[in-house]
Amino acid sequence: MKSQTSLSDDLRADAARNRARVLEVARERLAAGDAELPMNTIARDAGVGVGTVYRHFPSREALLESLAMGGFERLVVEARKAADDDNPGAGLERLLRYGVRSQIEDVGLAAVLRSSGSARAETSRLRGDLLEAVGRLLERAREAGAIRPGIGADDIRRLSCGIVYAVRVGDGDLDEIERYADVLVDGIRPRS
Amino acid sequence: MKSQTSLSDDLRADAARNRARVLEVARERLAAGDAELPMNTIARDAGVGVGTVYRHFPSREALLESLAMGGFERLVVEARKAADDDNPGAGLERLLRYGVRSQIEDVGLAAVLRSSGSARAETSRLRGDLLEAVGRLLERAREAGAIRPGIGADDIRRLSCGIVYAVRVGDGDLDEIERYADVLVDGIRPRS
DNA sequence: TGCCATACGGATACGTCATCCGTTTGCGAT
DNA sequence: ATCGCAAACGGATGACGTATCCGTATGGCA
Repeated sequence: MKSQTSLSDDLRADAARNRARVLEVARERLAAGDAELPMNTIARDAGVGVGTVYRHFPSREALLESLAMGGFERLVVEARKAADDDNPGAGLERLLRYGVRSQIEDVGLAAVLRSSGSARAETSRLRGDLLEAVGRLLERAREAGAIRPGIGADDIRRLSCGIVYAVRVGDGDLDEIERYADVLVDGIRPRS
Repeated sequence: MKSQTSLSDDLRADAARNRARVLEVARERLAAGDAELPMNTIARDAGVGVGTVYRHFPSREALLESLAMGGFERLVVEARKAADDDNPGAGLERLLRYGVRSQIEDVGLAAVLRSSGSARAETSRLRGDLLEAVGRLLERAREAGAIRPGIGADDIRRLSCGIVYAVRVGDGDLDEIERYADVLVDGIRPRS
């Protein structure tokens, strides 16, 4: 079974090599905290021309999406697990914590989750899958009285992004994420 | 009593006029939804040279701060009122709702609140005032059992920014703000 | 081995930020 | 009134990033 995300099929050998190099460099730079990620410097560091970068990734958005695919797929898996959990309330809490933590660790994933559009078809599909699973989860959680009414799957997405944002708006103490996730988790419970 | 923010004292007549024009144009553009706010187009629309814009406002940050001063001062007033409220829990909730609503209505204020640094001394002072008042409010709210322990004034600032962000991450339904504010308000209550 | 579709690379056009400096102008002094 | 100069002006300019375009190079199949 081939990876769903490789896309290196049908590519000429040099093309596949360059694509991989660009992705690798971008991943390093992102991990090193360079949120700007200028395309021309990526090209330089990868030892290719700018044109080559743009051919593989028509925009920075597309590049970030490609970097985030793995994390996005894992998130969808988690969402489905949560949706099938015997205890939907617990599943939702677990998913929320997993989601915000992933976004803190992976800036690219955070960028993809917060944008409603997408440069790659694959991303749209995953977004749909995610919202579907979360929707199912929410429905069960509502029935179980674990969550207040009026909160939809997209609210969960947006609020998660907001919490991640709140963590980043600060002097970089990314450990706050658990505390802030607490606030979100408790905030969506039914009002007492 | 002179306005604290005019700053047009000591300015030559033409300088004061240009400064006002720039501010006016920037405010219009911001209200019209242009979040980019390119300095050179502001200069063009205000009928001045770019240099003039930069002399008055060394960076876009500084310009946004100047625009936000009024809203920021009103926010501090609200915070102090809340800190003196007989019911600190109610005061906190009122302040939170006021704060997020203000940020939704005023992009400049949101920008200033989310940044920890500041281009103008006035802004630093206001930020200090705000955090002081919120700190006082939180202390009283904690004593009254209206808020969980471990949440500080800066957490409130960051979480508010996060909620505002969550509202903006979407297709522009800014009305969501009340629903999302509910989540924040309930999320910082003591755990039951 | 030769062909050519595919991919490469970097020159190029464009837009924005921010600065610098020669020119203009407001305004207090005379 | 007018003079002189500090203050302010304006826009040319350089640095930087995005995105495109096209002549050149090359991988891989016949």
